[in-house]
Amino acid sequence: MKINPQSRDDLSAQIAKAIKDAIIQGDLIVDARLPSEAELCAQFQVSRPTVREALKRLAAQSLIRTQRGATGGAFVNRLNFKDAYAQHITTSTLLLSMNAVSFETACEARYALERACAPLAAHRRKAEHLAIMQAEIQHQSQPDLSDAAFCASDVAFHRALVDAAANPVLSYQLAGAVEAMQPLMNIVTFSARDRAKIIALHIRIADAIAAGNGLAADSGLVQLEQETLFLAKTIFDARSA
Amino acid sequence: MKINPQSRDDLSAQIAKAIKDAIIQGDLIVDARLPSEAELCAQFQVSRPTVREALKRLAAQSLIRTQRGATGGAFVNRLNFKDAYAQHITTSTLLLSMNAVSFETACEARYALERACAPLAAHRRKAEHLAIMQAEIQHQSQPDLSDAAFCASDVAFHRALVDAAANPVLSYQLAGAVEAMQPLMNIVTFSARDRAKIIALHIRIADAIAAGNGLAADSGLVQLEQETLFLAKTIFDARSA
DNA sequence: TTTCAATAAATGTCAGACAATTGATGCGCG
DNA sequence: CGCGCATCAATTGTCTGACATTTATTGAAA
Repeated sequence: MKINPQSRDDLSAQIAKAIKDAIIQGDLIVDARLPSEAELCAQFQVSRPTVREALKRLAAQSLIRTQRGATGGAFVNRLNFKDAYAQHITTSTLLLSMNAVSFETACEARYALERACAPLAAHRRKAEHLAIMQAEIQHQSQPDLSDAAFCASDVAFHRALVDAAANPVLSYQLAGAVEAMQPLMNIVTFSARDRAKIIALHIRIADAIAAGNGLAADSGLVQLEQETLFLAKTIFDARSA
Repeated sequence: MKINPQSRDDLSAQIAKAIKDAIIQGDLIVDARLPSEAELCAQFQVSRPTVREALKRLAAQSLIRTQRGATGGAFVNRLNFKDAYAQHITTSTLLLSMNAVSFETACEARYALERACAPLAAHRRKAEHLAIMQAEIQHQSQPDLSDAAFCASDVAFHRALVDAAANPVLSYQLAGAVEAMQPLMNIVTFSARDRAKIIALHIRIADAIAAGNGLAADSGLVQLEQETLFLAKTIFDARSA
C-alpha cells in the first residue's frame, strides 16, 4: 500500500483510504485477514490509536469486521444486502431531510422507480409477496390506526411490491427511495376518506400484480402518485394559509 | 443521550450509534457543534481514544466534520449529494462484486431504472445534457479507444441521460446502479461491430431525448439492454467452452 | 484419550502527555 | 480611538505505555 506524507488529511483518513482502495481493487479479498494493528503501525509508521481510528472508519462502513482473541484481527467483510440496505436508507433519509428536497421531487423519484418494478413484479410475484401486500391492506383498513402506523404500513406494502420483482439489486437501490419518503409523509394527516382512496388504489395495484397485469399496476401507481401529490398539496396550502 | 452498559458491542460503536440517532432524530441539527471530546468523555464515562474512535466512525459516513483550533470541534455535517454519491457508488460496487450478482440481474436492474428516467429526461432535457451525450457518442466512436475507456464513456453517456431527468433524488439513487455496472462490463471485450451497434443505439436514444420523445428513448433502452445481454452471453459462452 | 488449566496473541480500553492549529485577548503604538 | 501584533487558551491530532478481555492453542494431568 501507499505511503503517507504530511498532507492536510488526517493520517487515519489516509490509512483508511489506502486499505479501502486495496479492498476495492481486489488486493484484499473477502475474509482475508488484515495485518494486525501492531503490523499496520510498523507498516505505516504511526501509532496504534491512529491505526485503530482508521480501522474504525472502515468498520463503520461495514467494510471490515474485527474479532478478538488469539486468531482474531480485522477481516475484510462480505458486504451483505442487509447491511447495505440499512446504510443506504440512513443516508437517503438524511440526504432528504438535510437538503430541503421538495415533496414533489422525492415523490416523483419514488414513483418513477417503483413503476420500473411493476412489470417485473407482475411477472414474477410469489405468494409470499402477495400475502404481505394483502396483509398490509388489511392492516391499513383498521380505522383506529395512527398516521405514523398507516405510513409504516404503506411503506411495507410498497416494499413488498418492489421485492416481488425478485431482483435484489433493484430492491437495494429502491430501498432508499421508498423508505426515505416516510419522514416526509409523516407530516401528513390522513382523513378517513384519504385513507380509503389510498387503500382502494393499493387493492387495485395488488390485484393487478396478482393477475400478472403489469400495465394495470403501472396505471394504479400513476394514480397513487397523483393522489399523494394532491394530498400533500392540500396540506401545504392549508398550512400556509 | 443514552447510557452504555456492558453490552457485547464496542463502546465506540455504542457511542457512535447514540450520536447518530441524535442526528437522525433531529436533536442535533446541521452545523450544530457536538460537545468537545473531553466533555463527551465525561458524559459517557469513557476515555478519549474511545470517544475519538466513535467520532471517526461518524466522520467515515460524512455525518460529522471536525475542525481544529480554538473554536474547533465536531460539527454535524450537511450531507450533500456529492458525498452521498461517492459512498453509494462504492457500496454498490462492492455489493455487486462480493455477492456474485449475475450479470443479468444487475443489467435488468440498471435498465429498468434507467427506463424510469427516460420520459422525464425527454421532457426536461437541457442543452447541457444533450451536449454531454453527443460528446460521449463522439468519444466512443474513436476506433483506438481501449475497452475500459469505452465503458467509462458509456457510463458517462448514461449518467447524462439520468441527470437530464433533472431530479437529484433520482440521479442519486441511480448512480449506484449505473456506475456499479462498470466493473462487470470491464470483463467484456468489444469488437468493432459490437461498438458500432451500441453507438447506433446511443445515437437513437440521444435523438429521441432531444426530440422529447420518451417512448422512442424507452424503446432504444430496451434494445440496448437486449444487445448488452446478448453480448455478455456470447462472451460467457465462449469462455466456458 | 479426554479434560482442564496455563499460555500467547490479538483487540478493547485507559491514562497522560505533547504537538499543531486557530480564534480570542490584550497590549502597545501611532 | 483604532490598528497590528504577539500571546494565550481551547481543541483536535498523535504518541507512548500500560492493563483488561477474549479466544485458540498447547501441554500436563487424570
